[in-house]
Amino acid sequence: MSHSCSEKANVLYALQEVNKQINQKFEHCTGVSQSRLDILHQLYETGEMSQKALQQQVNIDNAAITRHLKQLEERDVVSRRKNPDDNRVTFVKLTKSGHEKIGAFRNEKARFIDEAFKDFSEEEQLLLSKMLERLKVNISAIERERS
Amino acid sequence: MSHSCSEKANVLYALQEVNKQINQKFEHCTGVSQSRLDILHQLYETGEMSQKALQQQVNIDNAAITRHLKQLEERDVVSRRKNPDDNRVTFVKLTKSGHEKIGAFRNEKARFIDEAFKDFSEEEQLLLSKMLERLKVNISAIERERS
DNA sequence: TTATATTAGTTGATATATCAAACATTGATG
DNA sequence: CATCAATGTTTGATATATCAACTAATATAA
Repeated sequence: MSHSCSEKANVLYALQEVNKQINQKFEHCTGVSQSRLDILHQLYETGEMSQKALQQQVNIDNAAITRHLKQLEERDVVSRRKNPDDNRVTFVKLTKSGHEKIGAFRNEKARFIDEAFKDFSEEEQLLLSKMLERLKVNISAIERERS
Repeated sequence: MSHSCSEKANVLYALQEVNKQINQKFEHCTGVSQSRLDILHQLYETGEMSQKALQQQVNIDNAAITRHLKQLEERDVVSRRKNPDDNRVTFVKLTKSGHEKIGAFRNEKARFIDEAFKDFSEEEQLLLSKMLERLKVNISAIERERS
């Protein structure tokens, strides 16, 4: 955004910009929002799981999960049932037809990702990954100090 | 999120996670949303400018800008006036009191950023910056292909 | 075993981002 | 000059994230 800021600020800004770009463009290509795709992706990987576990993995609000799943259930993409051993928890999984549909999105996302990183070597990917991890750790620390 | 995906996918996921973390934590600390802060930051840097220019810099929707500014005007943080030479465009700037308030946020953000990058050398910052730029370019190319 | 606390999920209120449609103003063209 | 296109802003409809309050079920503890 600004050109008169510190180098660091610009890096952070670039990070946010790339992220926004990813969300916008991928969503535009597939018609599915990132968070919804994350939900579906997680269910695809894990199979049946509790809403709670799903929410923690995907890291969005409880309420948001409930509403996503409600819609996805209406469209027969996921199915839900109570855990017979603990009626507080509800298990979620992809339906058969949901599973098929998601496969297509996953392929599309894989292509998207390949394109995004097409000129990155293995080492570079690793490097980026490690830097992001460090950022994450540093930022977590900030929150702890102030909370 | 998932552990069975490609390395690249995980990097992308990490990027999104860091970004979300930044937004959540910074917003939590200051009580101001990122996009609103971006708007204010831009006005702080640039002084008076048209809504259009502001919108392009900050990269959020026209409608969103209008609504943000409406609120900020009500709270006497910004002031608006028509461009006398072209009544389609409205100029925006920080009010005096707005300018003072924003200064505090900017300091807070600067501290936040310093913490986030505290163990990054100059070279590392540059490296990260360049990688993000490459990602950005690659992703832009994807959209062009499909649109 | 009854009262209390915890946990999982839902719902309502609110905030904000997006798109599309509308509007006003200006510019360009016949 | 009259029309039509382009530009900047606004508004309405919709989507989705968040928080807080609530319900239901379970676990804990007096």
